[in-house]
Amino acid sequence: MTYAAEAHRVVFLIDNKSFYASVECVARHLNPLKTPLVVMSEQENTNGGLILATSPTAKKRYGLQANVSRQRDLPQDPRLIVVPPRMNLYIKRNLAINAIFQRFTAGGDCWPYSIDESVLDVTRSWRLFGSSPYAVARRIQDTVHRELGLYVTIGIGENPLQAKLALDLFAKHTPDLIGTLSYATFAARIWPITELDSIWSIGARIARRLNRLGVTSVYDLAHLDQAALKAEFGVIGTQLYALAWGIDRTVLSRRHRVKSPSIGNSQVLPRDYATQAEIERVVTEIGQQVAARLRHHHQKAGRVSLSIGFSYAASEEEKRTGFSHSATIPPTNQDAELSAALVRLFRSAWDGQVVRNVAVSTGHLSPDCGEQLNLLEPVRTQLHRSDLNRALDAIRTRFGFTRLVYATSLLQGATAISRAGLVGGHNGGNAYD
DNA sequence: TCTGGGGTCCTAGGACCC
DNA sequence: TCTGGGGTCCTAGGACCC
Repeated sequence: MTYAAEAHRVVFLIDNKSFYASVECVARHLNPLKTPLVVMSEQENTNGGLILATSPTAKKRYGLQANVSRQRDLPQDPRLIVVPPRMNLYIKRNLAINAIFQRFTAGGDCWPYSIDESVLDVTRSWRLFGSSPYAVARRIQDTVHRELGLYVTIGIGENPLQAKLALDLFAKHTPDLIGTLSYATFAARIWPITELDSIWSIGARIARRLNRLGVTSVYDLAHLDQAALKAEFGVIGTQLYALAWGIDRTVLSRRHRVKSPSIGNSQVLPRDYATQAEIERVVTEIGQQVAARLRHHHQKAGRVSLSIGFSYAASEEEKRTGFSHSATIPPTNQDAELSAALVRLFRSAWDGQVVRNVAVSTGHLSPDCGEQLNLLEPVRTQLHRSDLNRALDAIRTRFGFTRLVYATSLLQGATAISRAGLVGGHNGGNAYD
């Protein structure tokens, strides 16, 4: 194996240390590294509280590991600060952080990966800001800390994969919060790793299958017969092989096109739902929510999918945990059309099982430019429907979602009103400081 | 891991076409 | 209709990420 053909770029993968918890500390004029604080979401369906973030001190002082996710696992200690999430504030801070990153990169070289991670390709720009990539990383850390009070962790690599592994495996565990990987150091630092699922893109399932093939370390993976890997995993096998050798030919400025974009919403219900009317009420409400999001993004969906999760009792009885069905539809972003398609899907597959989880997803998206009329309804009816949805959006944008709701949302089992202020299922909080 | 939520990509089998 | 072959699209399910 030779790396002669590989591009040697300078890539940073930057993540915010305990992001939500740190933002909350700063908002309270507390030191994010020295304050024991957790962010806990307490919704009706979180079964007593879901921990979204834990500050480093809270982890250390109370021995909380990353997988502590429930309120019941928290120690009873008044010194531990427990606060509700403010998702809108975190989104705002994320935008501010990325605005800082933009200053250090050329156009198209900064790519937000999630609410608290971004990838920066500084190959073309790092020399403007310091004597070495490491020095530039320090400078970015200082800038973010000075301007926002937050601490960022940085993985440095010669491609995005190396930067990601450097971040996950090294940067998070060093005092300077910076980790580095290169083609030259990759084998020495990565091959000894035996916890395969600690490596990005390898989950518990793939780790187990690799174990069955006799792979106990990344070294083994790198030296497994490529054909065998391909036979076992298909293209994932090829990917795993590249992973084991630290190869990733992604170039950030060449924007990759998402193959199958989708827009959807889901919810775990606050209790078991047994009656058809109640379940369909929620299916309809989520359909309306997704339709509104499609309109907001100026998209129409040509495909809609409904996933239903049974209650645990029903799952055991059925020997399956639920079902998922989809249908191709004439492209739409109208409440009534989307909801009707979802209810049809539901009725075609539901057989009386008690339900706990409802998920709606839409795909085959196309730009919403103009109205495609169908031949089956009067033109006037179709135009009215579209006007109605537009008016609905305008009123809600101006006065808030709950100022105008469908009457069915007032019936038993409906969840739209109680979830109106949520962002990603958690409290949006106040967007203003 | 007895229910958080929003995404993307891959696979396998079946339908259908020429 | 006792076995053609190559290709595309559809669908449900699985896996992974933050």
